[in-house]
Amino acid sequence: MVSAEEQVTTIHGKRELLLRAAPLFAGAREEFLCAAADRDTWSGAADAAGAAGAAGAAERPAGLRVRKLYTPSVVADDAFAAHAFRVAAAGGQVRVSSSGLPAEMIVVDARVAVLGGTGPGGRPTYSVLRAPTVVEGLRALFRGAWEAARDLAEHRDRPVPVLDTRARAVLRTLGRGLTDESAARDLDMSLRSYRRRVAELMVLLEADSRFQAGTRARELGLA
Amino acid sequence: MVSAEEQVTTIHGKRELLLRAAPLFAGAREEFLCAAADRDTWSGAADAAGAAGAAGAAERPAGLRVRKLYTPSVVADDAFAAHAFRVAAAGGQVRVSSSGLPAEMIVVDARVAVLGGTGPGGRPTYSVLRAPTVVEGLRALFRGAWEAARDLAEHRDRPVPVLDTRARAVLRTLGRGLTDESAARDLDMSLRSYRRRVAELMVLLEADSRFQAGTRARELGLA
DNA sequence: AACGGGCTGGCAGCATGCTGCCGGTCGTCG
DNA sequence: CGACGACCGGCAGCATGCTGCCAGCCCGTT
Repeated sequence: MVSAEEQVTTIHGKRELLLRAAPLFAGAREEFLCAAADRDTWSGAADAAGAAGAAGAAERPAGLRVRKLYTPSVVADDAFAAHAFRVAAAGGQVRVSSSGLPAEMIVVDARVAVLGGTGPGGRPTYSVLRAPTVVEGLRALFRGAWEAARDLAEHRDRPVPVLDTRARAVLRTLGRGLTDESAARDLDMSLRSYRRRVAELMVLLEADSRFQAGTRARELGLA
Repeated sequence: MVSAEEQVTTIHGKRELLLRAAPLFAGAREEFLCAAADRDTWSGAADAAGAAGAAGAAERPAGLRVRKLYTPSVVADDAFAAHAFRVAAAGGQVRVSSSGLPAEMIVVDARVAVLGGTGPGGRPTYSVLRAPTVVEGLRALFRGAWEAARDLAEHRDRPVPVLDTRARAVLRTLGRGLTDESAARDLDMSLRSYRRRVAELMVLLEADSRFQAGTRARELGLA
């Protein structure tokens, strides 16, 4: 019934992170998870250490599953996108999530986790966590975010379309399950125009059927 | 450049959690976040401490935002559902997430976080985390899961339908944007039967149009 | 005024989706 | 065996969705 005390290592600055945590990353055997929402916190080399870089490819265990999750703003950065595509080319999976990622998170082999963020003074700060409970919890959260995210290639090829007010209105009526006739009346436009709008919408969503348009709309958070 | 060491408190068993962590929960001022995927780990009273229980209503600060996130299996439990609805009635927000939650997680006022899980020997184990970086990261992940989750009331009124193998196959063809004719050929069934399946699916999804069926399917994680 | 571009809405015709009805098959049970 | 129920598939007819064509309107330019 007596609680145990355990150390958490807090690290300030990227240089120190590399010194202290690189061995952790290099030792990845089965799984290397990484999520990042903040370009400035991004641990660069540490991140690369887990993936197969141009140099480290030979050392990368065959069965290692690499999964990286970034926010749209992060992948919008050119240098970053290059890194992401390198990871993907090396067999890692890269996805883009539109919601709720920590500034920086790394989980290695379900044993060690690193959470990073901007500390006081704008200095990158990282915490190394080893408690199984914590690591498992972070893995579960990662899994949830991962499943809701889109593949990087898809994100690049099909950026989320920008919809004007009317398109959104049409989307809403579609989502309400109205017939075209009711919907057109509801939006006070002719049936022909309404259907024109729907057709335009489906082009934007790259959907071949209304069902698919529905899933896409929801998928892109436009519902 | 020298790393700081900080304590993480690891707690075994629910009794001890209550002793050590109850003050943290009771001190919630602005925000009380809770996510749980595991009924057995659930900290019961500790959870309740943050919400306005029948007893604690008076002590609850007015501006406190309470958000609870559970998995479907957790809310399926009657006793648990009762708790959840009590929280909701007291002004807390309760949502149900179908994917990726930690066994137990609590974040109070963006200052303290508790991550719980089943430790060795099946014993509930909790870690209390205070590093700002860690707490912020957990909040961000919580936010992501929260946004993708459904409101408890909606979840109760419209439980996620169970789909057999064939229904899933139909769903897939719909998601691919095929015409009914191609889809039926693809699934090696007659047009009539395919449409029958689609109609059944739409009843299950409570959708009035195929578009709506698409959004629902995606919303429920069935796409 | 004359012109062109962008947007709208009617119409027509076709494609697709929806469903009631019926007959057929199969397996089960009495 | 016969009756029953569950499932399937064809057919027909209607409802809905899709789109090309054209005419009209507004607006800004020439």
